[in-house]
Amino acid sequence: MKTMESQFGEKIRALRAQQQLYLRQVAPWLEMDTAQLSKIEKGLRQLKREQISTIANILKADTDELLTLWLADQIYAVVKDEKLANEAMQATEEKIKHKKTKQE
Amino acid sequence: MKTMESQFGEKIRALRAQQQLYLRQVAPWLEMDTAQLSKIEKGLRQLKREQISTIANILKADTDELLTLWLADQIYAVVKDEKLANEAMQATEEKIKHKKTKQE
DNA sequence: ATACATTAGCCAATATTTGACAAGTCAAGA
DNA sequence: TCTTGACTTGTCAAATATTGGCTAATGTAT
Repeated sequence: MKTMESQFGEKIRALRAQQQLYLRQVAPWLEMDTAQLSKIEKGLRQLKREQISTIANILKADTDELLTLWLADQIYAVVKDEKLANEAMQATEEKIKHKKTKQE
Repeated sequence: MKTMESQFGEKIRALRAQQQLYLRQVAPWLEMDTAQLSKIEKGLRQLKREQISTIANILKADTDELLTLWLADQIYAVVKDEKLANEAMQATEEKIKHKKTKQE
């Protein structure tokens, strides 16, 4: 099976180990089974965006930190294998900057 | 209709104007109708990744430049409305850097 | 061998995106 | 005003992609 790396997945696995919890102790709170959570930790599935704060609470972690990693995974899915990844991110940053400027 | 901005779309529209071509003169090369191409230019649809070099040729533009904008649109779709957008891109850049390092 | 944590594989269910078409707006010109 | 042509919008079925739930498998410790 192709195992794609996931910063988010690695982090929640580490946090879960830190809290000494088993998959079966965490999965129910997210309304899924252990197989699914296992896949999320391995980056084979994505946690739903709105479940991030839930898992942050369970694992006593910072929601923003987890959200950042989750977003990074989504971006990575787009740009991995792209030689122009950095240029594209640069262009995106510019766009965000302009958006913010317009809002003011 | 919600009109989402698209750097790629705006660019190809500008290029098409520059070449003085109508939608109906471009769309067939991409095997689509004018309605679809119109939506792509307005960011309501995404051109397929593998069609980028085709349209670059039609519009006598640089494939890499268009690909960069296309990727930027994909990234933007992920991070728009996210207050942690910049942090996430930062994290992604780090990850890419590590990947490259490992390859060497 | 048993127990338990985790993982892999499968496939139906769900969600998202696309393709194709019809109808619409708008502007220029007869 | 009527027509034509460029472009746009809306709709909806079809195609794709993703997820959820289940079962069986793997690995490890007792």
